[in-house]
Amino acid sequence: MTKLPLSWFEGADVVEMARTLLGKIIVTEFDGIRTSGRISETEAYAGESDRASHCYGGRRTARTEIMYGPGGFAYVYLCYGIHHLFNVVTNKAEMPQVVLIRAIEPLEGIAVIRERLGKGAHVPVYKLAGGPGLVTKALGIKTAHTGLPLTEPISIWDDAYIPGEIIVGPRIGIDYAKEDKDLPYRFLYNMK
DNA sequence: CAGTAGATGCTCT
DNA sequence: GAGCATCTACTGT
Repeated sequence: MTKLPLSWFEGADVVEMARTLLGKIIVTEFDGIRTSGRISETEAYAGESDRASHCYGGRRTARTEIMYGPGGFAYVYLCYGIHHLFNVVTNKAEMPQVVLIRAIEPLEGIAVIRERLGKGAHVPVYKLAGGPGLVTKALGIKTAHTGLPLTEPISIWDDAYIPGEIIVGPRIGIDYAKEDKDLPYRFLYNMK
């Protein structure tokens, strides 16, 4: 396994980045507690021209500023007042594209993850973190971590894992995005 | 199983 | 003040 260097995240095609991040591993280590999971679902948010993006039309605000920096940083925001959603900033500075991590398959620290999620042993591992709000809860990621480089305490690792069949489809929960709502920017594979 | 209501707080208008 | 890149619990089959 190798930790992806910050330069890796400067790839210019965010849709391809979303596809490529499938199967990679997110590791967090907070207060000496290490948890990790394999990315099983992602979505691409393609910048100022994308009606589903927080920076659509050039909305450059305190919240979205991190997206305008170089790739390799965390963009974490609060959704519905409850859920912390974790995004990977990609591309070079001034190109505000991100990949939302929608699901992981927990690998390390599963006991801790079960405790954080309040889910007992009867829930299979691959069903523990099957949504973007659950990903952050499982890994301990919060909005306070927005702006951190993906080196520590949050990092992303590559290994030899190759997902099976990749399913492509429209993004979830963005009906407000009108003509961009059906773009095939969501990627996932079946876990078993 | 499917469908829906309610929680909850930050961001931008 | 409105609107969310969601999740759970609870209803009814």
